[in-house]
Amino acid sequence: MEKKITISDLSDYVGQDVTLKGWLYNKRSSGKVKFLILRDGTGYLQCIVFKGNVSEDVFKVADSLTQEASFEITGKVKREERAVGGFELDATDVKLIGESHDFPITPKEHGVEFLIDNRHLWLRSKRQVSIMKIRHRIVKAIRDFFDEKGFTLFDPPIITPNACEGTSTLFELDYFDLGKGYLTQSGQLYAEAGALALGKVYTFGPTFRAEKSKTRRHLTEFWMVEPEMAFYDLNDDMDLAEEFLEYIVQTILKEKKEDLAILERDTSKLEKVVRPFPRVSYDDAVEILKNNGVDFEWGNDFGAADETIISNQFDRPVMVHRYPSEIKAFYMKRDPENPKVALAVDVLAPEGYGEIIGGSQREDDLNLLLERIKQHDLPQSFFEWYLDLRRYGSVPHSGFGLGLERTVSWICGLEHLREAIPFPRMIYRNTP
RNA sequence: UCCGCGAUAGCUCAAUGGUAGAGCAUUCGGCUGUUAACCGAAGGGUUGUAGGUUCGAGUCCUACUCGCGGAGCCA
Repeated sequence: MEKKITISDLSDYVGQDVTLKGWLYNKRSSGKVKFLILRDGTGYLQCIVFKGNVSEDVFKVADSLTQEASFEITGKVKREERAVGGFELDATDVKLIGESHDFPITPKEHGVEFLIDNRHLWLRSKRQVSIMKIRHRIVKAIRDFFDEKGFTLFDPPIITPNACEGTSTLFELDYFDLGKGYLTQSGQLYAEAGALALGKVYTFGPTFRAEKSKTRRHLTEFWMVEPEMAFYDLNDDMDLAEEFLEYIVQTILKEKKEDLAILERDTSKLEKVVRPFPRVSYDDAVEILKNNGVDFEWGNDFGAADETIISNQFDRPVMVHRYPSEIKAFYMKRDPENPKVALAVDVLAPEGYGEIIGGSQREDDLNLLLERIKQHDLPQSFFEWYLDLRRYGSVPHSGFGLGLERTVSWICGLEHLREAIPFPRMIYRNTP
């Protein structure tokens, strides 16, 4: 295979002749000199084509290149302070690879609707490339974190026979002669089986919600990572969650400076994301709301505006724990010291980004769990395997789920979740 | 499901009820250091759909369609 040189490699090739391949990001022309901005996914490079330095034909090719045309360019690499990225290519040859006529996304501003219609092309823009790179690095940080702590990646099924938590609306499908199947809304119940087999596991995959949520904080298909640990109580769970978030944020701050700069992210807010995070009980949170003039009744769940008020009291993520058990899922363990509340925790991100983590200690007592399933009107037959986990060597265990796109959105400072995933799926959009 | 906002050139937007315009993109011309380059010119429209008011509707009224934001639900 021929050696492939990319823009990110150029510091090794100063003074040498190289051939690069990519797409035309932009072009400026001043009579006998043309400035071609090449992008190749690793960076941006200004290429100079002087009329006197190349043949008539090569100059014509350079002249004919249009936005997003793909081409090959050869020339000498030099350091150049005036150019973006600090390098410049003095071209001697240009070859067209693929034409591009009337590229829809011009260098001026566009509306969100138009951009999302052209998502497949929008992804080529500088901003979207940076978001995708940060998303990738966050995913890697997540995996590194758990892998280094002795967790085993444990893949749950995506097609499930029932609603995991019995609350959300799910996508339904016909499953041969077995009746209805559903796309999973959480791998958690399966992760519990994994934790009792392997000790510490995490699931990482797509999740589906058929809720008709029309907000910037919702997608119908999103990625979630869910660790589940045997012999962890709620406090252990919260300790892990804050160490986890600190690791992700600090890793991105350290390794993705350039991309955060392209996104114009105010990193001073992210630098404060270090342990310990404030921990407030639901009762404390209700007090905060009342002190801020909110007419809030104990027992209700917090709305988006309530969450923002609570998180604005702090400069880092806040962990709200011990919610009324009535508003939480059936599998969450009740607090032995106050059975009205569940051993649950939500982590609210700063700057109004809302809930990024939801977790709990799980109910490990067979009889209490059976009772809870009846109370929630869930079909016990579907949960027999799950109840077996309490019949054969039940142990205290806990876990949580982190929404990947909400995390990407928060760290990148995005306005809308749809930019945090390559091809967003929303209630009124399933294309491109 | 409920509440609010919107739809005009390929894109982003203007246009007191009185000849539908600008910037970008495209095409042509000019410029040997440009940084969303600049300068000059050209092409480009059934103003979301249907109806109504009016001498006259992009503009006012009604219905519908589509989209956006928020609530609820949640990560």
